[in-house]
Amino acid sequence: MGSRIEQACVERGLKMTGQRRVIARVLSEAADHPDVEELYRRASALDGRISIATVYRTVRLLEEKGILERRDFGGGRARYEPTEHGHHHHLIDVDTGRVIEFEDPEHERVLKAIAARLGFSIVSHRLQLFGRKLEAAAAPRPSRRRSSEPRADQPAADTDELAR
Amino acid sequence: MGSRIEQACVERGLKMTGQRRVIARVLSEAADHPDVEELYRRASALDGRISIATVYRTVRLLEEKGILERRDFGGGRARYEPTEHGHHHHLIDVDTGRVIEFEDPEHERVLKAIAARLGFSIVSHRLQLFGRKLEAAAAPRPSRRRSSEPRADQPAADTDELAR
DNA sequence: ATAGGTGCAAAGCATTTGCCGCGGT
DNA sequence: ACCGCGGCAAATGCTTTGCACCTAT
Repeated sequence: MGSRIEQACVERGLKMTGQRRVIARVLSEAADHPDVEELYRRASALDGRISIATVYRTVRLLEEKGILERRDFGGGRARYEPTEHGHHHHLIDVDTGRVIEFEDPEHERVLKAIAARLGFSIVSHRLQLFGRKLEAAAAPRPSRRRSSEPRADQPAADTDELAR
Repeated sequence: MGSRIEQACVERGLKMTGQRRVIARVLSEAADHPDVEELYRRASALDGRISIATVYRTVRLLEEKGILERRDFGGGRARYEPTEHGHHHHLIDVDTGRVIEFEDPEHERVLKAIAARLGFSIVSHRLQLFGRKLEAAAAPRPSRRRSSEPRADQPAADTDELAR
């Protein structure tokens, strides 16, 4: 049977081609937040007959269908993760690029209150913490510059980590 | 005498050329979060002998000097605002692209606690709310696609608004 | 059969940079 | 005079697209 993401595709009536099935599988098995190039690398390893253009197209399609969510952690490349995963946010280790997920219901409440005070209802929101591990000397990493706020270093493509 | 930003430049020993003075002035007078093209437009109106490359270089330099802060509200272009402005965040109206600033000390406390719980200290953070005005029909606006999360529409370059 | 998907290479955008003449200090 | 700056155009890096062929349904 197909991967979790593949099923979501079928449910939405998407035509399931070979490459889509592979990409869907890669996404289903990803526990991190890969960027397009990384997805392409993993998919190619499984099939080889996939072009990066297709990955871009697929990833965009799935995002429009609400199956994927696009993230921007700075570094000028979009990264993706499957939807679901109840609301959570990201803490990016500025020294290693590692991404840690977390959630906090109280926090959500505060946000809703803030928005209400300004006369708005929240459609969505994004919260990213850029932090440094406590009491740990930092070995800085190279940087290329581009995009985003804290001008933090590039996130390493797959050093993500879950901390639900 | 020079604009507020120009003084900050002098304090940091930057060579003050004609174009820098103009850009500094434009920035000092901006109450919104203009992107580079918009800055270029405003600066050109004042002087004409300024190239967009210079705006890019200047804006980057000022950011490195801590005089400016780069923002990414989605839409694939960086936007800038002068530093200072005690810590604040942004609420982007998804229907109009308008940006409203706000701050909330309690919120900051919650964040610090979250980070500590994960064993991190916060280097910086970003919080953006994408919301819709309460009880107001929405007239959606055109979109070009690219970058960032909520895939909200492009922020109009200057419909920002303050709400300290 | 046929609407839609895919590969490839070219196009697009925002942003950066090499080169070289010019202008602050 | 000297070193940094600005203009211009070419180069980048990520992402999208036009076109011709291919394939699920």
